[in-house]
Amino acid sequence: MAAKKRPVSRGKIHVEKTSRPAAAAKRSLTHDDILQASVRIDPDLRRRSELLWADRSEPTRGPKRGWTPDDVVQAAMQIADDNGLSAVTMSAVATRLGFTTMALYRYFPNKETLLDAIVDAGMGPAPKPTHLSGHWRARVTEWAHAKRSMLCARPWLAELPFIAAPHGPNWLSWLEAVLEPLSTTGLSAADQGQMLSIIDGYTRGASDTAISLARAKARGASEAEWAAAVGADLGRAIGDARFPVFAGLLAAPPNGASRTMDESFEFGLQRVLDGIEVYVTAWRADALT
Amino acid sequence: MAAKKRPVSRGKIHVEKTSRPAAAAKRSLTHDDILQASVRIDPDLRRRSELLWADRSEPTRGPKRGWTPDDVVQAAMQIADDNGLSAVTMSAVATRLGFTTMALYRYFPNKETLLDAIVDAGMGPAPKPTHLSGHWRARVTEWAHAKRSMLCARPWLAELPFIAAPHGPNWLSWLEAVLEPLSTTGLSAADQGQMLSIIDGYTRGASDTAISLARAKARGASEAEWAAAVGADLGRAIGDARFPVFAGLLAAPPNGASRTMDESFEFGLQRVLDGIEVYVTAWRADALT
DNA sequence: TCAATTAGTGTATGACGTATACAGTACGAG
DNA sequence: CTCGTACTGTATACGTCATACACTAATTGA
Repeated sequence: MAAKKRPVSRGKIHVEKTSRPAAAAKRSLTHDDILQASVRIDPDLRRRSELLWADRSEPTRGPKRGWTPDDVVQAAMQIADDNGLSAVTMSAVATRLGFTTMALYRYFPNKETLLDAIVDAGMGPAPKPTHLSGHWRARVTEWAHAKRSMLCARPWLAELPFIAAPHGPNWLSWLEAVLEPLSTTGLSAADQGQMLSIIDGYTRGASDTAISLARAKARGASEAEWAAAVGADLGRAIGDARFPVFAGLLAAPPNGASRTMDESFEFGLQRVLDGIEVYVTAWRADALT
Repeated sequence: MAAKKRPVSRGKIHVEKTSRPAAAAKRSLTHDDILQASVRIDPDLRRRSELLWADRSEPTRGPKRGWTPDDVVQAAMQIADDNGLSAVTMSAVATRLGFTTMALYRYFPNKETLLDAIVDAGMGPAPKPTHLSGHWRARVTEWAHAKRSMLCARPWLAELPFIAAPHGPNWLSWLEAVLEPLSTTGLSAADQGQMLSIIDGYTRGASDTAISLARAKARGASEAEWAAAVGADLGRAIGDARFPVFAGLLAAPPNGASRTMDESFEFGLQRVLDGIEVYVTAWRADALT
């Protein structure tokens, strides 16, 4: 079938409108189908990805724009930083820019697209490593801490479903930044991907506590207050017969110096890297024989 | 100060109304303050926790209720299962029960509380281990796979910010279930907590891909369609000078048998457990001397 | 110059969460 | 037995929000 190409003017944000399909067709698909029917297939992934990477260069005709798409993103991010993600409404963003709400739709076709953009912008590009040629392990450690700091600096990022977000350039830059040291391990491409997934999985998963604290702080709570709230929450296990082991853990006296939250993260990270190193060593030994 | 105790009738869902404080008071807090002023401190944590664990026993007076709170939760969960989290509106839940929207507010004081309840209910209790007395490592492995399956079975769980959710009984039961084998390692209480955080962090973090697939499938997409969408998304790195290493990875031919998604998770999990085992072994050796 | 194209505005709409007032119901104290 | 009280579900209304549509003004290529 000849795909009818509609001319799309430069800089125009091209939005296909479709009703959300309850279930995709079950017939077998050709490659062409997949490429053409992108919207039908997964509105929450491919379409948003298109929009995130869309060409946002200025059109030539018509009045000059008052702002750039980036201005809009910055304004939205500042609102999120100041008052949390729930404060990011189209009208709040518009007001901050001195705009009518509807003017925003000349920059982003809908709110979801704007949120996707601020997710990527909020992550920022991965920082350049301080030492470019060290041991992979040291560089990965540095990366993991940087990523954690980034997540804590913008706790509202965690309020969005990360899984569902399309991957923007900044996202990719973070991937690139871990893969760079990992590529020096000599592992196969597949195994490098594995290690990436382990490290990133641990980093994001184990940052939750710190993010939760960061969110509480962003609303003005102190660390002590947050700890009290979480402690009381988890403390319900104490005296509950269903959770004997956990209750025992909570009741156990801290022997020796207890770790700070950062130290805990670092400790866990090193255990994870230990495991990876075991594999890398074995792999290299295997490659020699 | 004598805290004025207002009598709260049995079974009544007790809701303190407060305007959201922009910033908590900075003065030093007494323990009493923390306990009394729970709402002011962290509306998103302590208050929701209270409500999640609230006594929902039936009152004695008045007309019989048409449903139990659990019925409401089940209805909401079914809507989420069928049409995703966004389909869970108060009116949709009410309609499903043959109700007026406002009747729901006799069961849950607001939507957030209902969502907290379905998060805990959706997790379900941790499954009983098949072998109660095996090696900790085998049992932890079983647990991690079970948790991953649970997350994939209800992909909408990942659409909610997990960090912000209060910990309900089911949540605690999952904690308990990993801690049980971990407690046989002989590690200190603090280290057991560390290992828990590592394993749970990896499990949740590394399940994202599978969850993303599960979500796509829940909307009727096939695995091939999903892979095409994600592939196209990540594929933007190819040819982009900013991501040479990642592009190289994508371009690398798969040497040997590539792993399935499940195998990848298992592989990573074993690397993580390798790392933990290194530490456990060292610790035990240290304890002997 | 003028027609095409685009920017921002004003207004409207429908979905949604939820406040409030009300009417019917059943327990339990007298 | 009965009546007040504590509860149930309902009807209605409001405010917020995302977004559609129609309009005017600005800019520029033909």
